[in-house]
Amino acid sequence: MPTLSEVARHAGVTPATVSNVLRNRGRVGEATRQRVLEAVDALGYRPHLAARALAEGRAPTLALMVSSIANPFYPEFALAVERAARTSGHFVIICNTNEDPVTGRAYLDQIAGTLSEGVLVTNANLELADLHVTESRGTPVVLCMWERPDDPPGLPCVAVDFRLAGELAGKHLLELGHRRIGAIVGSKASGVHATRYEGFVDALRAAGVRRNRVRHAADTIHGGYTAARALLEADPQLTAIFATNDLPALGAMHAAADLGLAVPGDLSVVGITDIQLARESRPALTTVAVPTVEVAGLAVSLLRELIESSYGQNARGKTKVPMRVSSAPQLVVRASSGTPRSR
Amino acid sequence: MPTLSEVARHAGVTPATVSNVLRNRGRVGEATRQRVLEAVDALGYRPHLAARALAEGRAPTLALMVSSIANPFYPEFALAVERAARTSGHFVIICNTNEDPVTGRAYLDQIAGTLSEGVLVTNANLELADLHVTESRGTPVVLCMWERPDDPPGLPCVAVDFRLAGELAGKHLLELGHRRIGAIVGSKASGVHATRYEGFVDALRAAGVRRNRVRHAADTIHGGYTAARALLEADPQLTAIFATNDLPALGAMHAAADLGLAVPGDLSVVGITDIQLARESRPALTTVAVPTVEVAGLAVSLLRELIESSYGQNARGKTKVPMRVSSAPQLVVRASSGTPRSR
DNA sequence: TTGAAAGCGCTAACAC
DNA sequence: GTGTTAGCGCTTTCAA
Repeated sequence: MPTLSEVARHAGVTPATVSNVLRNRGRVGEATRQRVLEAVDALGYRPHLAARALAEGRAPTLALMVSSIANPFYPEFALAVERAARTSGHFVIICNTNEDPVTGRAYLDQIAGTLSEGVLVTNANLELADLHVTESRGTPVVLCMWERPDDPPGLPCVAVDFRLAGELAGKHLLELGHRRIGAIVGSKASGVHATRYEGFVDALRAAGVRRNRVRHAADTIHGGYTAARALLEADPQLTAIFATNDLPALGAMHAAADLGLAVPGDLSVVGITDIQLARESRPALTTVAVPTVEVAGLAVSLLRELIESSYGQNARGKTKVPMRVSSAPQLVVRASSGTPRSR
Repeated sequence: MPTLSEVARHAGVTPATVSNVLRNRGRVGEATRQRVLEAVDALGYRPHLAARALAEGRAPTLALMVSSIANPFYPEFALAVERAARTSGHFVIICNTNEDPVTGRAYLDQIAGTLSEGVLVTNANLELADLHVTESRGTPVVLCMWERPDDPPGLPCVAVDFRLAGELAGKHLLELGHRRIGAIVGSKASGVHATRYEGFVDALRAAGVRRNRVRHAADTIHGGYTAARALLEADPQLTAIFATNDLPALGAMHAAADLGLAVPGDLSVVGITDIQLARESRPALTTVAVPTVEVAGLAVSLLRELIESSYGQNARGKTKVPMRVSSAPQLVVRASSGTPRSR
């Protein structure tokens, strides 16, 4: 691979000039500019990103921490993040923690600040403490899907009103006339879905519905399947199931199928997120859509701001911890929910 | 972030010694070794990956080119690649080409050789010519899912016998008694699925079945859905549909559902790959499994070898272009295929 | 066993 | 406008 100096020699100028041409810095004569450009593609020169990073004191990538890329939500989100990141010339390194805090920390330790100049975190089972460490070492961190706009995490974040999401799901079911509704709450361990469930319960309570069955489940189709069967076994009179995420909701539909229950005839199902699969399931899933692309955009631009200001003189400005709030989740009614019929 | 020299100063030695300790190179006295190690974690030192890359003349990442991370096969594959890559200390940068050769080339130009020391390519709609260019510039490239073990692409690759996969699918359907079988062939543009279809046709031919309907489709659920409807409309007597990939197969099942056809009672459906969703659909999809994890492992280790030897003195050894062949695809019978019943 | 010195490819002051 | 000079943080001969 040709280097800057080789290009310079070829063009009969110094490396500095080539650098200036390539990044439109400093004044360069039109003639030399041409000569340099010719040399560049005569030699097929491409800048060495690692060298540039070292010289600039910054890195060309952003790290995206995800708990499991096998969960289809994350690829969707990652795609949106990548698109946003490319607009500022950043590459994205996707770091799979596999729900393991140790792996997560290892990634942070190795990448943050040396390969990546910023870190985006989804529900990656990372300890907030670890994130604070990276941040205190100078690498900005943004939490991407904070669930409670009203309860900041102490780190920069993009929040989504997930309580509202749960509430909308609950209201929808109530309006259809459901009263015996089961709930599947995901991600028990980290407790991230608690807020969604709260919103749901609030809706029921407001409608005077007091009792409802709950089951925790892994955030997978299978988890939802198992939970739904348990729910339906405990109370065969259930006419609807609400899940705090789409994957378990999809699992609930499978459970219904296996039990010979028609959806939505015998059982309505509602999820949260609106992943691609929700549109593609049969019947298509009614869900509360989260503005994924918007969140990705907000997260990247917030991270970018933090990065820029971290290089600025006011790096120790230590103002308030910023938070962006996405637009509100929205109910998307599809075919999996309907009026209850007695069985 | 503390640097090597700061650690050195702190430990009362020179940078060279610290480096030696950290990488177990050269002889270092046990006493100093201890002192260095203490200094390292007293200061929370972490090596600067970009600096190291520059000094070593190699990069810490591998690039994985994929056409669309939204297609659930790729995250699964990426996960396996990432796991394999971590064993050699590599990070993985996932490069989404979005089926666009220009984007693909842009990624290659920027990353290959400067951020990544090797490139893994799945069906990313990249021109082979572009790949040859990167390779000729010194960055090893491995094609990950070559479809024809008997017809090498001229680049290092991991091949899977996809002709056999198609054949197995065809045979399975024939053995169940199907004779009127429709086929959905994906990725028309790149023609990558032609081999799979050939295998399928060979199976039919061997059984004396001459005619069969075909439809091309995008490699998505929706693509399969549309194609299946067209197929079924053209020939309502079809008792089975074979798709060259799981996603379109899933789409075919949806089409059946919408047309009021029971799967597998009225229509059997078979795919190829065995992605996670194949197990999770209702009914679960019969498919020919491709050894994804194995392929990822083979690809990464082949790439690693190429990288090592590219740094060796025999870099211009120019022996034969290596190819690895994965173990054979295997039929996985699930619930979407069964004996045809007349309608 | 440890230190000194050069250099990886690039950028950024500053001088000419 | 263009060249000179350091130097980013690390590795790696080669001396001591």
